[in-house]
Amino acid sequence: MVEPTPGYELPLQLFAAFRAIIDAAHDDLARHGYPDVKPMHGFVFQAIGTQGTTAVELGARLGVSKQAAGKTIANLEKLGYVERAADPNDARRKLVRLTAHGLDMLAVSARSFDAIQAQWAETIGPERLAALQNDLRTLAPGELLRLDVPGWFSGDR
Amino acid sequence: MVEPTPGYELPLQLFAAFRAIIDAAHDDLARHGYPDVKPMHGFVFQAIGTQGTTAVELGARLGVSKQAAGKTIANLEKLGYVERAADPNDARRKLVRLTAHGLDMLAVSARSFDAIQAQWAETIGPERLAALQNDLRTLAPGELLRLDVPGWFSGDR
DNA sequence: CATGATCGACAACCAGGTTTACTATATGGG
DNA sequence: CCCATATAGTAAACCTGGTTGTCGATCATG
Repeated sequence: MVEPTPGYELPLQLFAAFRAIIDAAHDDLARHGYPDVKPMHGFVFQAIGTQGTTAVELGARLGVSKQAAGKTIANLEKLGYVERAADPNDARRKLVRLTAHGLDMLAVSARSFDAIQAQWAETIGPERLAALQNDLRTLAPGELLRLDVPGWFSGDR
Repeated sequence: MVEPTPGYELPLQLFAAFRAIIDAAHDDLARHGYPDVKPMHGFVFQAIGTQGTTAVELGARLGVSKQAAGKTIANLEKLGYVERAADPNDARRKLVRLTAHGLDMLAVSARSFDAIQAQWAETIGPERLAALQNDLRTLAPGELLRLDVPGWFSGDR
C-alpha cells in the first residue's frame, strides 16, 4: 500500500484551510467598514465576549500573560473596539467590555463566519462538512481559544 | 434545520488540529534530540529542501522579505542546522544548505509526521482521513508553504 | 563599457510576547 | 483591629521576527 501524501502535508492543509477562512472573513470585514481588525483580534473578541472581562482573566483565557493581554486591550481601546471601566466592587479591577462598535463588528464577523461555513457546506456537501468537523473534534479535542500563536509559532513552546 | 455550530468554530477547529499535529511532532523531535527547533522551522526546512537555496529564493517561497529570510538563515546557522557556501557561478549568491544535522532532523520530522498521520488514520479510519484531506484540498487550494504567519496573524495582511 | 538589475547585509523601526518589579487594593488569620 | 499575603493593573527592559530603506558588490545587457 502506497503512502498517498507525505505526512507533513496534513498540517499544512489544515493551516491553509484555517487561513483561507480567516482571510475570507477579514475581506468581508474590510468591505463592511472594519479594515483595521487583524486576524488575532477575532480571538480576543471571542474571549472578551458580550459580558466583558478583566485583563488577568483575558490573559488566562487566551493563554498569554496578563501584561500581553493588557497591551492588546490598550490597542483595541485605541481603535475604539473596547472600553475600560472601574469595577465598583473591587477598586483593583477594571472591567473590559466591547463598545457598540466592537459588538457590531462581532456581529458582522459572526455573520461572515456563518456565511463561509455555509459556502463550504455547499461546496463539499453539508454532510461531509459535518463529518469533517466531527473528525476534527475527535482528533483535536480541548481548548479552542488560545492566543499565544506568535509566541507558540516562533518561540520554544 | 438548525445550525449545529456557530461559524467561528470551524476555523478554530482547523487551527486546533494543526496545532495538535505540530505539538505532537515537536514533542517527538525533542525526544529524539532536537529540543531547539521551533514550529516555524519546519516550514523553513521544507522550503530549503535537500537541494539548498538562497536567501532571496527562500524569502519568495515563504512569502517574507529576503531580509527576514536572511535573519532566519542566520539563526538556523547558529543552531547548526544550516550552512552557507559561496556560489562558484555567481559571487553575489550564497547557497544555503541543510547540514547533516539538519538533514537528519528533517528525516526525523518526516517520520514523525508520517506517524501522526498514521495514528489519525487509525483513530478515525483511513478512508475518513483521506476524505478529510480531499475536502481540505478542495476548500483551500493553493500554496501550502507560507511563513509569514506572525505578521499575517497580528499584522494588517 | 556603462547602466540597470540582483544578491546579501546592515540599520532603524514596529508588533507582540516574556520576565521582573512596583503600586494599589482586598482578604483573612492572629 | 492590624498586619501579612495575595491579587489587579501597569511599566520597563528585553527577545524574536517581521518590515522598509539603504548600500556595496556583482552580474547581465544594450
